Amino acid sequence: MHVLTSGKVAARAGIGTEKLRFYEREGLVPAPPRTESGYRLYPPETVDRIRFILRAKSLGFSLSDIRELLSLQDGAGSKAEVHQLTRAHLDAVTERIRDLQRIQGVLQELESCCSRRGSAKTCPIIRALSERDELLEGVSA
Amino acid sequence: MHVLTSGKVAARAGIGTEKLRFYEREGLVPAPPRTESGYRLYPPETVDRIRFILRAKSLGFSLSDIRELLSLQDGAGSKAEVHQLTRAHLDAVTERIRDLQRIQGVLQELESCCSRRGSAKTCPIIRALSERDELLEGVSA
DNA sequence: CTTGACCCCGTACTTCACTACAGGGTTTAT
DNA sequence: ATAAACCCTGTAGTGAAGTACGGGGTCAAG
Repeated sequence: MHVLTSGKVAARAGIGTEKLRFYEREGLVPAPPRTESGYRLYPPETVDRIRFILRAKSLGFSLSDIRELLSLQDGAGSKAEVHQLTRAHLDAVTERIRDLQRIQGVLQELESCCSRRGSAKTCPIIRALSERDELLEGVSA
Repeated sequence: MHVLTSGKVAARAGIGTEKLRFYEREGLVPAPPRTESGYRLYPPETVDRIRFILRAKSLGFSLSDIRELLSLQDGAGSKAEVHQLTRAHLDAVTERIRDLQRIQGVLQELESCCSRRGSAKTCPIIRALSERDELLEGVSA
């Protein structure tokens, strides 16, 4: 009784069966044994594994990061490796925040500039986009 | 002499010809007249138009946002519409920053937790991902 | 014994913004 | 005259993370 069909596993983890199959194809969830007729029969821990995946995803780890994280969880690696992966991701997130803040700053400036209703012929936002070359710098967006 | 072939336009705008053709297909750059033999002959303003696109892109506007912005620039709309588009984008950016900061906070916590080298059997990061349900909340990442 | 709920498979489509061909024609420079 | 450098077209592939679909097999209840 302690094996679950794909539908049960998916329901308990809060995903759909297609996604479950997708994670199997991607090597995130190991392929379970099958019945004679080909039905997958999962051990209940599978649900926890999926929850792990979802939690890591909510922290913005990519599926390939997660694949690594999982293989480390499976005992294949050191804590240092996990730490390193987290660190790298943290750095990426931090950088992304900085980029977005720069963008935010420009947009705020443009917006307030536009609110101060001057009698300009052209909208100041359009004008800035037409002229302000410094807007062109950086940002891997 | 004041018409430019696609290669010239692309070079002056700092993009490749494939990208230029792509922008034409996407309706961001108007289809220019052609020579007998089918070569595109662009008016020089096209270069400015592409620069406009690149600047807007560097602020994180999507191509479809930019299509709108351009049609407003082309005189089709009011300043209010530009303002509204900018405002919406600013809100989206701000929200994205908040999400990333939440993620950043959790990652920092996990990281420092891992640095404080305790004698845990499992890495605290892996443990958190295995257990901490609150990590599952929100974030459209 | 049949209906309905469940499961299987593989393939293809989605979004976004390109990028890369393949297979030609044209123009320019030597 | 010929080769290099340029231009044209259309289609297909990239990556990320799925979603959708078509067509079929299976299992439990009534």
